[in-house]
Amino acid sequence: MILQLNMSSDTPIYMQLRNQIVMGIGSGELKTGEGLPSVRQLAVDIGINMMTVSKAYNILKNEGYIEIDRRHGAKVREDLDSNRKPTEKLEYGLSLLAAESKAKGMDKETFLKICEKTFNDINTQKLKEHRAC
Amino acid sequence: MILQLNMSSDTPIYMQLRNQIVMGIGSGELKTGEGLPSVRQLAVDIGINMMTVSKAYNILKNEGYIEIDRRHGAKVREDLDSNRKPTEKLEYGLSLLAAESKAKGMDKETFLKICEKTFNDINTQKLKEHRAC
DNA sequence: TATATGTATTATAATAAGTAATACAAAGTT
DNA sequence: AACTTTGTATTACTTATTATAATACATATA
Repeated sequence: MILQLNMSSDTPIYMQLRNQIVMGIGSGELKTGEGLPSVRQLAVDIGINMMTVSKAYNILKNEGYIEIDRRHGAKVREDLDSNRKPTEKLEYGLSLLAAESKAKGMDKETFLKICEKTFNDINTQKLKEHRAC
Repeated sequence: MILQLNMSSDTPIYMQLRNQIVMGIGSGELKTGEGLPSVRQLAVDIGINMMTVSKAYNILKNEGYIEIDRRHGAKVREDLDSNRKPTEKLEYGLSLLAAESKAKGMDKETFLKICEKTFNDINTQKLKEHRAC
């Protein structure tokens, strides 16, 4: 999986990493059970500090996306796709996006069409320049 | 319109203000053309600094939600609902939420159902405790 | 034993964020 | 003219965040 970081972005590196990995999982590019590079390897590959990678991995672990084994490194959780409950984050994030869209006069059909199109085409590169949270 | 701030939240006050006003517009509680309190009045009412309110108002202005007139204060833009183009923010925010949902095994129907329900029921109080961006 | 994994610790530097106090400029009101 | 109200600009101060670096540690594998 190709990771592209923007060092000039106002999104922190660890968050760019986190986002791109989430997108990779969502798009299917990263399969459940698939291993991620070691923190040292990834840090060297993209020219950043080991602890920055570790920070991204730990966020992903706490969010339930990956599991980390001291012996074998990090991998995408095997049971990841069995967790279908809508998260608070989804509800709250959607509330704000829906309010913004509605405020600007978008009708429901258009909004839902965009939601569907977005869900169908998860694009790993779409978040490069943008802040997630 | 009732504004409720959480001073313990990790969401800055100006962003809580901005979010709640957007929700107010989206829910219809604030109509187009309706005036907002002056920065001083609102600051006194909720016990915060004038510049914090000003910061929120300026974000809303830059995002196209309100217009600010030095003489008459801030009001919701008259032509707000004529702007139907999906914003970049919507596309990028949705991409991430969709990726997160898909990664955790949510199917499209469920995702879209939540999207629709959220769009139908914009709830001003839903974002109190959460970070927007 | 050597190597690989993630983690913990401590330090440092730079930047950004958040809030506040005060003064200013512009326009309306009396 | 004087006063009030509007948003804005400036400055200051404190705190939090971000990223890096250098080590050291614990654990398991080859």
